[in-house]
Amino acid sequence: MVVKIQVPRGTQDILPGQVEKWHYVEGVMRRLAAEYGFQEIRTPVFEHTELFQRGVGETTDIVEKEMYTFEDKKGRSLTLRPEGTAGAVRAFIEHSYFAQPQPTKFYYIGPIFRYEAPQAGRYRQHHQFGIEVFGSAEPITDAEVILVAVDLFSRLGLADLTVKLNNIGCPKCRKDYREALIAYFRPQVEALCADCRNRLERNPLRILDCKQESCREVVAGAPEITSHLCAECQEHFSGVQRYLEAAGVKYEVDSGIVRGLDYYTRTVFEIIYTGLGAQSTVCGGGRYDNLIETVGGPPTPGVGFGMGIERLLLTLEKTGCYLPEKAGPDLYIATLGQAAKEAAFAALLDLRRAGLRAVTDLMGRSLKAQLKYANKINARYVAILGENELAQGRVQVKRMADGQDAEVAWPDLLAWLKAQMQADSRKEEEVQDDSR
RNA sequence: GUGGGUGUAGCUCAGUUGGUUAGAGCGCCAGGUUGUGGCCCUGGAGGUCGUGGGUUCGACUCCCAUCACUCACCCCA
Repeated sequence: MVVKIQVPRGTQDILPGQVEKWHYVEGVMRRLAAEYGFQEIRTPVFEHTELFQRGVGETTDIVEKEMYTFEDKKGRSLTLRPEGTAGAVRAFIEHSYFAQPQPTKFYYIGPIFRYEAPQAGRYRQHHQFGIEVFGSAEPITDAEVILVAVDLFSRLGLADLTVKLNNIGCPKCRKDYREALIAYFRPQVEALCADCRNRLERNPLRILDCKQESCREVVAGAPEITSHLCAECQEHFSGVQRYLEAAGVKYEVDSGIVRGLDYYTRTVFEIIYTGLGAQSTVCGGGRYDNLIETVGGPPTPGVGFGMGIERLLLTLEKTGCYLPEKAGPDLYIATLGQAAKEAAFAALLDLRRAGLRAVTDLMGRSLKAQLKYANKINARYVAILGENELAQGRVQVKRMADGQDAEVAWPDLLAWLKAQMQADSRKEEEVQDDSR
């Protein structure tokens, strides 16, 4: 060991014990997405930098200071994706999905990169589960997208999340509103923090979700977007709300929800859990009716969300929701003597092909040490194969949970174990039923 | 980018007003006689005390710098 190399700042290894939890939530996500008619798309983790500049917006924090941008050997500017929508949109256009029956419903699961100062619930590489619906401008689509997130949370056993909903208008009404905001804030510039003074001309909408006490007071009296929406946006907004109510989704209208990406139009929403430290947003998304055109496709509306998997897992852990533990093997074969070792080695082949998770000693340990090891790795059953057993064509099998022993004919081991394990899991179910 | 906190064995942490061979618990490895886990007992491996410099007869301990981790601001998933 010369110089200890650690993971890059803000990244982490997902180790055994943790990775099972990832598999579990990813499994729920994939099943759910399929049930809602979404198909998986896998796009590159890096794209041409220009895609994000055009898509996400030049003035956003993400593009201004958070992108991992580099040049490849031919001098092309590439960027590790700082969000998931742009790549999906690019693929939609590149493969002419717009010429297919609409809507197009994609989902993705993968890493996202942002150069930020890491802290609780925030990383430089994190993972998102995201969905996108292209082609539909109907309010029912916005509601369905939100419903996917809400349904996912409820399937994972999560109850105390809050859906915050807002409508930031289309370019037409947003222009009006922008002017109204500037007109409102300009006389009170002195009361705003330095950041917000900056935002005033560039992006006054952002002042609305400033956390500074002084700014919040000023914001309290600011005109609300809702009163500046055009008739179409208003209708759309109430439509979304009607569908959400029809599906029994609880939500709060919050005019402070603005979102940090420029491409949003009309519907924006966040799903938050207060309990993650400073980071409360687990899922955020909205409608982006001009994005596809901006990136070079035909005018096509879209809605989607991104959900942070790390934050989701943190939330599940904090709220005590079910998460799988590291599982040990079904069977450990402890052997005594070379002949037994060889017999076990060969037998494992069949056991594994039958779907059993089965292992044996690779360390040359004594029988006792093998048993200790089997116990430590949480093996469900241990089969003991020594010279005596080999000679008699039998094997001793021990259930580790209670130490119960059985003698089984060596060729019957697989069948016997399968039957036992089935009986075990039936018992577990009964226990669960009783506790209900 | 800015501020606060923390860096001692694989992990969680002790380490007295600076004093000699830096400790514990857990974990790991091996044993506790003939072939049987969890409990108990014994032994062992494992640390340039984050790194570099300074003060001092002497630094894990004090000072400076640096790096890393962490929390927060900003922003977001």
